[in-house]
Amino acid sequence: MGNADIRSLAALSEVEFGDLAGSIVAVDAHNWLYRYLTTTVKFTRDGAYTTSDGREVANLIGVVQGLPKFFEHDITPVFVFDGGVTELKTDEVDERREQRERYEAELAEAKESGEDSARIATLESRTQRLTDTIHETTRGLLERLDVPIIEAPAEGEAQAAHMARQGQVDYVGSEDYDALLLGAPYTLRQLTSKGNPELMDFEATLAEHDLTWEQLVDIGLLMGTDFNDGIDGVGPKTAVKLVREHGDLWGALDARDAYIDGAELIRELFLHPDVTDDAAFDTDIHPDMDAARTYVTEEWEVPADEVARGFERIEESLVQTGLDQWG
DNA sequence: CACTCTTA
DNA sequence: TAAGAGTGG
Repeated sequence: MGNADIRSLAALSEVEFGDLAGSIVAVDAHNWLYRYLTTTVKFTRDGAYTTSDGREVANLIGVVQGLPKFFEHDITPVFVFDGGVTELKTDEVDERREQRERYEAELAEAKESGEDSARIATLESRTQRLTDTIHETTRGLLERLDVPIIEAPAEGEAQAAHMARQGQVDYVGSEDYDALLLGAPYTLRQLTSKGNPELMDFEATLAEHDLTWEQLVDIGLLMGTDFNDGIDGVGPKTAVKLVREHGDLWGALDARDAYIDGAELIRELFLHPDVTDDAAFDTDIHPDMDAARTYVTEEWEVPADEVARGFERIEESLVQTGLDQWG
């Protein structure tokens, strides 16, 4: 399994933040938040970022701390959220993936804590509730900060890639290698890390291996994606070889006498995902800092000192880069 | 997901 | 050399 295998095929290069000034980046909100919830939250004491009625709001701190990175480098983020309703034809695959994710989360918790099934159930329900609040409050904060939000019909990642393909944005911002299979022309990774961002070039990747987009997706399926397990004994090298020798997924599977459940659907998910052309947004950002502060520290009871510096940086960077003229 | 170690 | 398993973040 493993999507990271795609990394070994991807055309990657290091870029400077300075080179990104003035650009627009479509950020997969779910992906971006996940990063904070697995780092920031995980290393702090339990309940530190929880409201009196038990709602986890660590994401608010994450957003406040993460946004300055964009603004200080004159990058406009556009946050793309997953759609709630999935199309009929993708239901089957989505369900399978969700099932797997649930299973994996459960397994991870169990392994980590060594707890019994009752404890696992508690953790699971908490995780479920967490998700709703996180998305709700992230939207709430971004709205007050006037940061563009796009609601994707289905997968946020796919919508972000589509917007990049349409030229609506300059880059997709994601840690996920799926962006490459989705045909995102340029994907930026490590936007939130200390060092320089990493650029993933779609066309260069195809050219480097002399592949079509379809073939790249087929290689992904052979190695395994979020939606399917790969073929046993097939990694990046073998997958490329198989597709090159046999033309496409079907030829490769035939040669290996292998089968991938739902392969047609998964293929379509990457090549023709459910996206919209009507994703409009305004990059002229006029944040209501007071409203944002009130929302975070009063409405959601986040200790003011946790977000003070972040809000300061947002204010300063917006004034400096001229993104904001105050409204 | 990255890094490292083990195995074929 | 390639793939898979394991672990830490």
